[in-house]
Amino acid sequence: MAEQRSIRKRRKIQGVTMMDVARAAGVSPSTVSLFLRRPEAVSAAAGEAVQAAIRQLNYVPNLIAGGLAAASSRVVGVIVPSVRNAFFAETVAALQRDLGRARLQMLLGHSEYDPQTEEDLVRATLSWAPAAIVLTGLGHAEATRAMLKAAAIPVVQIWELGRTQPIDAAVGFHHDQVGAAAARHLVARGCRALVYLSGRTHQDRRAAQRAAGFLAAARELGVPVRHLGHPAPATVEQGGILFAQLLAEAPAVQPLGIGCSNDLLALGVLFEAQRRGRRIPEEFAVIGFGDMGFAASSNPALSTIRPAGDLIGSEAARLIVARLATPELAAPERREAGIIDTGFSVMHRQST
Amino acid sequence: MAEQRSIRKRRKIQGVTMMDVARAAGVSPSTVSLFLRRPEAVSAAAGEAVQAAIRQLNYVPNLIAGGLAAASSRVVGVIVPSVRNAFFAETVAALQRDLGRARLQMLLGHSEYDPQTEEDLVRATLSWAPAAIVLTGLGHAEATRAMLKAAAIPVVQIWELGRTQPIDAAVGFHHDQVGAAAARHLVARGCRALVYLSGRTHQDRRAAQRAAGFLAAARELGVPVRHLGHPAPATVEQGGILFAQLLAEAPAVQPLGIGCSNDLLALGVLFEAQRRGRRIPEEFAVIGFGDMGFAASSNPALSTIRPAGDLIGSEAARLIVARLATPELAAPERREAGIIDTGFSVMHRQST
DNA sequence: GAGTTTCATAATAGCGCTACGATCATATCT
DNA sequence: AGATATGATCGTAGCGCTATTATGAAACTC
Repeated sequence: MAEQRSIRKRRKIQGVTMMDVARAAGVSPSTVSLFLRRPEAVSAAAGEAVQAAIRQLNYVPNLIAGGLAAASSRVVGVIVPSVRNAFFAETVAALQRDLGRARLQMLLGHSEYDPQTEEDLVRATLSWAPAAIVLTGLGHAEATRAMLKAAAIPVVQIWELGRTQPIDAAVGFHHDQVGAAAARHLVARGCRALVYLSGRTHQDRRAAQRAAGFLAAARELGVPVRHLGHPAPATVEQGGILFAQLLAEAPAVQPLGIGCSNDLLALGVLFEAQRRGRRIPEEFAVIGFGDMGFAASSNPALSTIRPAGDLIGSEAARLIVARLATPELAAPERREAGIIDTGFSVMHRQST
Repeated sequence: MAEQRSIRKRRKIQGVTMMDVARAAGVSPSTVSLFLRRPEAVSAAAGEAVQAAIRQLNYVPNLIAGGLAAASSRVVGVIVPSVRNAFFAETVAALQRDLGRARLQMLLGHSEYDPQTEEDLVRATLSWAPAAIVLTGLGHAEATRAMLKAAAIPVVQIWELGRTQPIDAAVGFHHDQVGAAAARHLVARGCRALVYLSGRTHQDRRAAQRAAGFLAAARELGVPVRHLGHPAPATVEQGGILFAQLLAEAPAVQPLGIGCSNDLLALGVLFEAQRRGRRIPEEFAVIGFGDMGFAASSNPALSTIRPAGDLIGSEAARLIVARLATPELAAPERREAGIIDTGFSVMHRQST
């Protein structure tokens, strides 16, 4: 009796494979694959047979296998500081929408404003051989930059433009200009003295840039200005606390112009002023940043600076799709083309 | 001269492969793989050699290949209606944090409250052979349920508990109980008539459940109640509009208890009341839902109902990790163990 | 009508990794 | 000592798919 060779147990992984579809449709697996990728390259008859088989068997293609074979994974890694932050949520939503249209999926990570966490996330994301990566800001650990350069995939840095050269492409705006615009707006509204309220500037370099821009513009205009910051995140509660602190110092000049590093802080100022019976904008003019949902409807309606969070997402998606289609677009000599300033607009409402 | 066989061009995919690491470390690829997955199963000497080689070559493992070989991809698909919604943002953040600790990555999608979009997202996500899937709510297209059952992976449905049987596991709370709690709270605070304000109840079934719970509880308490809804999303602006509409009908009873399907709506009511000089809570008592950042700091501070968004995320992550470790946990007869009620708490503040 | 082009389809060789069994050295038992 | 158990390491066969080449049939050339 012949010794039975030890038969390796086949690990069943997927219910319905491309081979099953091919059998059902009476064609070869190659044809099924081709149909899935370029339907127009397959005859109408074969295409319909494959289509029918796919539907009948409820076939779900395995993109992992596809990605391995094709060396292109149709995922885009997106790393933002925080999804809880409404700014980034808007951009992430636009990104997902527009990437989805190009049949790209989003692998999301949030770094909690920590460069080391970001580096780990980039490493983990690169393990998925992503088609492209979206990062927030221009400031990153050296190792992060090195990994991304080595990966040789499109990299789009969002929400910040500045002197730092982007790794590949960038979509955003100049936060110092936002701060300057806020200062100029307050002065134009008659403020003879300014204060900038912010939170977490040590971690959030974009908030720090807004503060710096505000201070610089005020000085340029010859208006006394100071910066009241706090390491805690910029929340509504924090806005109230900072305003109370400001009142304690009994500012003499009226109206005092208050720039806030975001709308939450500004809303906190509004509430605290109300509680203390201080009038806005007569005694204090307040301008925020973000144009969050409540800004237009608050009482008084909040003047603020509106970034184009949505546009940032869709432009980033557009750049990625374009680069994947024509990789030469990412060539260093075309660098300028990959820097998109989405700008911002000053929304003048009742609080200034 | 011998004919040169046509050499197939090797598509170079990855810079440094496991094989390169193995060579550099003087071990076999199997040992490298084993070290990466279970370092304790490898001798200290071999482990150190591999570690050194990895660092020296800056090796990034290819999880796509790993996923294909192992039939387990270490990604978890997460599908929420919207990341712009602060509720889900909090849960998503917790999920990412806790899944990350188990070295699982998150593939995020948002359905924009559309079942068809959700179905497409589930299909796309399943293409990644995810280790598990997290869905929002218990209501899904039949095809979606079928796909997920067929996929035979852990499925955790979050943010809703109810009569509908979950596909596998569920973490959330009963929205009708939230509505009932709001109604009871208002009545306890002396309201003799109630109104429920909501937006988008036709799409957001959880908002609809809160409304239904509110109405039912009010009727049970014998208090007149009505529902003022609108198809637009529940925003601050919408809150103001609905409150103005309410005032136009000149309600006689004071205080009138106003339940809002979320805090944004409630904030809009607060602002509009202020603008019109109506007193809260004397004339109108207002309670929201969500305990969003501003609720504790608004003027008056907003009474609201706080769901455990963070806890939902971490419990969902815990369930997934447990199920991946011991698949038997997902057996139908253990179904109960996979239903976790994270509850909610009534935050009594100044607005009621 | 033999040669050439065009098009649709099929066969084949991996993509980089993991699971599994096999192998080999060493420790522990009768 | 010889048998057996234990532990570390290695060799191999795919995972399901795509890119590429090969094949065959039909549509053109001159």
